[in-house]
Amino acid sequence: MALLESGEMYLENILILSNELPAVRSIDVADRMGFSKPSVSRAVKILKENGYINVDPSGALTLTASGKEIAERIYERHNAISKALMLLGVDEKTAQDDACRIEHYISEKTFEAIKKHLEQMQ
Amino acid sequence: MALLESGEMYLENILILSNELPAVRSIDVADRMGFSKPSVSRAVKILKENGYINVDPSGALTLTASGKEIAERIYERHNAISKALMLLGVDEKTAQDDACRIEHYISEKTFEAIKKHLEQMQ
DNA sequence: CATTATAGTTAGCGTGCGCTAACTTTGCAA
DNA sequence: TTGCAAAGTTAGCGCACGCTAACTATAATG
Repeated sequence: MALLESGEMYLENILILSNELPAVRSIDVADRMGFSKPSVSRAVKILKENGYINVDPSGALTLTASGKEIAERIYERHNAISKALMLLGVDEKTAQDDACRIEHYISEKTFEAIKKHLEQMQ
Repeated sequence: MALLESGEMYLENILILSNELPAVRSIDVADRMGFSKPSVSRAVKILKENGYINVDPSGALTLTASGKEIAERIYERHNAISKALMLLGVDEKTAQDDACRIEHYISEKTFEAIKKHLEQMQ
């Protein structure tokens, strides 16, 4: 299963929430992403079926190795893109918003180029 | 009607084709974009209904003022993004491919920042 | 003039992914 | 222990947007 934008977003948000909360439940994801419970319920089911997350009996969501890999990949891209945009003079809010969308569409090569550039800058 | 990525892509490709061909027909769009005739037929109908293009009796597609505005906006973004990526060391093919996707998702502010940066570079 | 190729349309399918309405399940508190 | 709030699920809608199959209309050609 090649994850689409929406799947990547769910994984990324689960990763972020897992750094903020003792346990991440579907409702936490729904609140953070502004989606309805049923939307999250279905996404969770699909992510679980495809081995990206585990759901324990209490409803806590945890990323599997492959889910974590994707979540971190996207999160890393998000940070790199938003930093790069801010270096260009874009305000933080806009940089964050744009990064949220762009993060799903850049190639590995472009990501590496941005990362290299950021390293050179500092 | 806020045009989605697909609508923007159609307009952009009609603009590009209009610089290459004496008249742009649906079939030309289908060939260029790699889509089926029915897909283009429906898109053309929607773009026409929403006032982005005109279709003359012979089937030639022309951009209206608002359609041209969007097409040029996207095309300009495409060029700016691909140039910026190439400046970062990304190869042309990859830069083009990534720009094709990213062009739909950047804000005006980010675009302005990229443009300004490109101007400073040369 | 009849045939065939080309362009375009109509009908309808499939998938992704948001939504609401309405249900079930569960845990806590009166 | 009854009962309510919170969490989650099921059923089903709607839209975007790709597709194929099959049709029509038009233009070119033997």
